[in-house]
Amino acid sequence: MFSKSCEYAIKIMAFIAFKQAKSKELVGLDLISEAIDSPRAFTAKILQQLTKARLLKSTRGRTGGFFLDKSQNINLADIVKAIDGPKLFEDCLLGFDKCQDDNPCVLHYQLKKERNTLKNKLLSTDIYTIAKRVNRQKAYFKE
Amino acid sequence: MFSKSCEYAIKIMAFIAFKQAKSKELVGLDLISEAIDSPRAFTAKILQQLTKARLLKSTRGRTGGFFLDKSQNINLADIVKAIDGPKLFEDCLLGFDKCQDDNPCVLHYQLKKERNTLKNKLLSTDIYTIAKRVNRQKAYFKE
DNA sequence: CTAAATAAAGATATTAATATCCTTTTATCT
DNA sequence: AGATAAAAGGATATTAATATCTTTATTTAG
Ligand code: FES
Ligand code: FES
Repeated sequence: MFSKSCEYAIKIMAFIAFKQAKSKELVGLDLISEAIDSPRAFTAKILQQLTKARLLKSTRGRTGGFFLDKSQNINLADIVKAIDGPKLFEDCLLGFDKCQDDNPCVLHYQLKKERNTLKNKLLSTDIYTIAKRVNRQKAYFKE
Repeated sequence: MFSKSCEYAIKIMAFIAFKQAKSKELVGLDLISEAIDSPRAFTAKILQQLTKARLLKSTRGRTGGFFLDKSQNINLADIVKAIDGPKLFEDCLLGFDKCQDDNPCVLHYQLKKERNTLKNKLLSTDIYTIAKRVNRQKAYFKE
């Protein structure tokens, strides 16, 4: 459903939102990759992508790290689009050039409603909602 | 959502079901790969997988080809499982070892219902239903 | 029986996703 | 100012998915 990168991205955003609900301190790469149990260097790349996509803010330097702009409302669809692109929402399920009501593929009308429901759920779920769920054992720091 | 292989597989099954609704003749690799506009050799591999998974029957030799056992009821979930495995239905969306109600990830309860709806739709849609939709331009033979 | 046509199988090639490594830039601390 | 610690960026490595090529096995037509 989601790429590995996207899975990490969702975990990252959830973890940072979770952390920042408690304190305003910046969250650093090391803490993040340990918390979500992901490879450090690869996680750095995803953090870069999220920052470029303006879903995260960052500051460099000795006390640098990542943080969220609290005034910004971010939902799951934003994250998925930033990392995997819009294909989950827009592309034809069978790989045809365009997904369209006229000239539909054999799955189009079969799954249109289900896809839309999924899309709407992702659009309507913001990161602070999922941050409240941060308690999975073995990841998200046992504290 | 589905792998490229799985996309081809669904097209293959839809096309064969469509063809066999009209005539009982076997359907060959060449006809299939032209019809669904897929690379011939790769399509052959997927046909092999589908045959091994018992979703298709085949006969070799000069008049050989592929065909469906009409007494067998095949749905979309069968095809997806045969090619992509059960991960879409069973795996944790964030890549954790197991998807379980206790020890859920941050997406588990958010998307559980939507995943189930999708799964049930795939389970309840059989290939003859989608075969009726075979008319996408540029693929599935303009005839 | 032989040639032809087909699916099956195995080996290899290419491409994209995942992951690591090394260097550069930026900010802070002493 | 210089050392340190952090993110950013670029280059490379590894792995998995996609795709092709070649050979083998099977069946039928002639
Ligand atoms: S045309 Fe294939 S999903 Fe819409
Ligand atoms: S535990 Fe992650 S989807 Fe169920």
